[in-house]
Amino acid sequence: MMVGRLAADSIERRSGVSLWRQIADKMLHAIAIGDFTENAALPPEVALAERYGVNRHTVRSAISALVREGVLRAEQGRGTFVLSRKRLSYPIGARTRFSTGLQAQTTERHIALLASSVEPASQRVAEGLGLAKGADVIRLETRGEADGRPVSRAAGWFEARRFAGIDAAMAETGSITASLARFGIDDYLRQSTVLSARHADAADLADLDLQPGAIVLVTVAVNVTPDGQPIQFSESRFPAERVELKLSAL
Amino acid sequence: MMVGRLAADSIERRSGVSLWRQIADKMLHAIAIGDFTENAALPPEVALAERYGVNRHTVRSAISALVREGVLRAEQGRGTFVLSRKRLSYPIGARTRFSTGLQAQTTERHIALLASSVEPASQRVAEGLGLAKGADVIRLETRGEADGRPVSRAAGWFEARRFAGIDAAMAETGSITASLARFGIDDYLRQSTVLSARHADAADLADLDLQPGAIVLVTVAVNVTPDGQPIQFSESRFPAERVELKLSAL
DNA sequence: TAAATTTGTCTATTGATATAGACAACTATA
DNA sequence: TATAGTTGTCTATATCAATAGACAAATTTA
Repeated sequence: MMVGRLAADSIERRSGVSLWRQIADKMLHAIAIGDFTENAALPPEVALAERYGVNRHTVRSAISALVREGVLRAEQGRGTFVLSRKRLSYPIGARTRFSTGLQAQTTERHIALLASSVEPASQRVAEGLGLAKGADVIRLETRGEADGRPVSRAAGWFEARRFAGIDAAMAETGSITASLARFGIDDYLRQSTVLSARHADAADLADLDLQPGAIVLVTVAVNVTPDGQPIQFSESRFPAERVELKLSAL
Repeated sequence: MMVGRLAADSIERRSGVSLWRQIADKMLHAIAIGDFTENAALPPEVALAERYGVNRHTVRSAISALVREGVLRAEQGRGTFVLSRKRLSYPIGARTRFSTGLQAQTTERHIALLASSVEPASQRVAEGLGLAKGADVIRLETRGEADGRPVSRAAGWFEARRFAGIDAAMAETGSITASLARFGIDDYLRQSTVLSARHADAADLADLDLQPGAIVLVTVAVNVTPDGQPIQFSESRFPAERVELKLSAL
């Protein structure tokens, strides 16, 4: 009994997702798993068209999207080359920290504070933090960058009374961990993580510098002190084409 | 400072993903998070068209896709109604088991064995199982179903010598855990899980009964005996519109 | 230098996607 | 029984997506 799963360079027509977008997805995946070696030339357009069973011009649409995105570089007469590295592997575990998690894979990373506000807690934020619905919470909007590329976009909520001024601390230190330390939190643990995926919306596209049609991984998490007190509720989006999540011991 | 993240019912044009597909995605998400209550009528088509900033006919395309998919039911003169429940929450932790994980949320679930074969181990399978590349492994292709709907599609690889006959055991018991028990494995642990997301390919569409353009969550995992011996390497796909992954203590 | 290979550009045609408007069919309600 | 509100169907038009073919432009190789 044989199931031809790996032969499935298959493409869906009249699906609501254009062929060039599907092919761009497949090429991103092939690059991510090391099928198309970094710095090496891709197969020529006619070969790719053959491989995916589409017209050469359709392949060209996919390639030009990836060129716009900075993944490929096409050179007339020579070929088309892979620029970007494999996907980053973002670890999620008991002590999930942005910077330490990517240390081994990147040379530079930081968190930029995009915006902050005080707002009444929504239902899910209140539940996550163990507060009454409508209680004041501080929201921090952040973007994680590694080697100059955005790898995450997150919103974090903190109880306003307890963490007044965390926005300034965040702006100054560029680190959630360092900011929490100023409030006497030396350690914190990941209590829960719920994971989903969806198409990137307009906000994601702008924040994460994605091409329309991209997919984002979404995590909704609660961080607690070692004695179980909730301190942070967060929703993070990761571009699926650049990041995979590696689950380690919680 | 205010960031209008939740107001983002935004839509991307000329993205390679058609508007009706994007709107269908958003409606699925709204249903999943309980925005459109179960059994209640959706807003009328003209209101939805207004809300998403598109023509009524475009909304109709999205709705008819979800009707084909069994998520909505449209009744002329009355309205359009939500049929399906919220997303299942599939727990992933140290002892990830299909059936027990969904027990609380479903009334019936089982694993169907679709196919099995003996094949030489690929690079990644060999690495995961600690075997030499090319060593014989048994591959089991399975589909997990809950309350009559497919919720996962997995390929599992086992060392052929050690687990000869596991395909028959699987066909008979309908359970990985029970099958492994026949080989003296009373307990096993999840060693590693790597998570990504992509558009469903043709195989996923058929196996999981999805509409083209759907998104799948992909996990690549290794299960080991309590003393750390690898016994199973697996790749699973979950339809993102029906399943979310809940990470618990590993 | 000549030939082969590869990407870039152009024209043309077909089908899918999206918008627009009008009206029919059906349901609930005043 | 009207009337208002809702989904269903039809026509028309414009744009995007995909295929097809031809040839130009640049690079590598014989």
